[in-house]
Amino acid sequence: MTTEYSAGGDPTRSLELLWGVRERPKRGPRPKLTAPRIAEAAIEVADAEGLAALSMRRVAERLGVSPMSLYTYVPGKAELLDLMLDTVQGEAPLLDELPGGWRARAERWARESLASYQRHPWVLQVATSRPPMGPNELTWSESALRALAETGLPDREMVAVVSSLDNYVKGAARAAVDAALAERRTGMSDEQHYRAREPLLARLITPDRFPTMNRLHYAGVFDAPVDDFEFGLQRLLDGIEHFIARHRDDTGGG
Amino acid sequence: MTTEYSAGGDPTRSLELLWGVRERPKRGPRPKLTAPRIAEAAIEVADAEGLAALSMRRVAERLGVSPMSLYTYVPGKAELLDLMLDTVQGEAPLLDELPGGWRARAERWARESLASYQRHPWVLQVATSRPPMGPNELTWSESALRALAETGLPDREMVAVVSSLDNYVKGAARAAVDAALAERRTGMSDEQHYRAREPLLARLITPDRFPTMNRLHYAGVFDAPVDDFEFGLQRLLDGIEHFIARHRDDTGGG
DNA sequence: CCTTATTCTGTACGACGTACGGAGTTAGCC
DNA sequence: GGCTAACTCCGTACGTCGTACAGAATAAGG
Repeated sequence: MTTEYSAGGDPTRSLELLWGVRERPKRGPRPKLTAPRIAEAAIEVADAEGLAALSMRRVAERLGVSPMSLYTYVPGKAELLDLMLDTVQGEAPLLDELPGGWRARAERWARESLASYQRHPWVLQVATSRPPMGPNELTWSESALRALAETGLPDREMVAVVSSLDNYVKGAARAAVDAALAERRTGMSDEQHYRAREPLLARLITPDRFPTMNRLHYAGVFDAPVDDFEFGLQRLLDGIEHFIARHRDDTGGG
Repeated sequence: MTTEYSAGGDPTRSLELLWGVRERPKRGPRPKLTAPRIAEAAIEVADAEGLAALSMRRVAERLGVSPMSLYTYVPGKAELLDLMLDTVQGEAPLLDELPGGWRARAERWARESLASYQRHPWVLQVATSRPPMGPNELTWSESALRALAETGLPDREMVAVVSSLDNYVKGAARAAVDAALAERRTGMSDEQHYRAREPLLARLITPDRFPTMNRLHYAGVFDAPVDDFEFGLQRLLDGIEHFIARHRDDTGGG
């Protein structure tokens, strides 16, 4: 049970690592590993066993190598996490390579991002501090901004649109993903979990203090909820669409 | 540097703790502490020194007590985190006690939530797994749903509206808060941070591979960005407003 | 072959959460 | 008052973690 942080060490060292600019050294024994190979193994560990189980020792074990040898390729765990993050970032589709207009592209990206977060739930637990600015992250940003050019928005607003979409997706994905995480961690399904709490909760959530919650509970609203991720996504996109249309009107149609 | 999880232990024990239903024991020495007092101290530690510095030993030290004595009041660190979360949750204003219509209330709540997350940045780092369902959390939900009754939306959609707002605020707040966290953790301002990376980045972010990023960078867009939190909030609220209006029309005006 | 740059490893340190067992403290009962 | 049961508090100890450090093994350049 441990809070992981992304890197805060030597700035150029981390960036070199992310972008893979170090040339292969001439002398010395042939390296068994590479930083990307270590990141790959670490991602496998985190995917399979969770962020709490991700340790340098565990990664080394998976690679058949002593724990300390990892430090030859990676300055520390924080930098390794940055590398893992940027690697996963590479799974998100580039907006301007998707078919359709800006909205169709954004929708598709949002859903595939959710899927990626579901494959790698630990990503949303890592405190990104500052964006590590790896190649995949920047490539995605470049692509997103290019895809939004068609909206005719000014630069600043374009950036804000990208941010708000990203923020929403991260927030909503986290809610969706945390439930799945809990299931694996506790070995208890959602149903088992709530059933275990039901008796006590029923005495705590009294109809006089919590009338609405009670009504909704007995109406079964919490049993078969709307797909919250999709609902909020559509509302946000509606709002952005409206903003674009208004901007177009203000600047004399187009 | 450690991932913290909220509780997954004995369900009724955690709930009892959150709702404070345990009666004061008759025999034995007078207790020096209470669970809420411990949570308060833990919040102070986490606020001042970050989640990574939050340890049972550290909390005990602040309370002038041995580490192990905390376990008399709290089953473990996970349950303590749940208690901390629900305590902070109590800072968010209740929607139906705010002035104005649903939109004004939601706006106000969103901004005060952001402020609360800024005071307690660690909150967004804790993997909530499943909602701990403490009194403050449920009271807030109750209030939010009551405040949305005026929209005339069906129950399920009302819940979805609340979720999407909460998701957006969490996601956007996290982006806003992580920067501040990084500043304290690394002892480096954002400006220092980017300046240290500038030389290498300038060689990596070439105009041919990243034309848009380059253009925006030199146009100073990243130096003075729009308030992303507020921008996305307004777009989401616009979208929700539109959804409400359309629903009203569909069901024969109101 | 010797030097030098690298890779890899074993050991060790100080942190962590917390299991366990025991010492000290109070209230109720005889 | 004395006994016992319930309870609070604490010291010690175990297994985990990230990683500093020092050294051994390995390859290329001179």
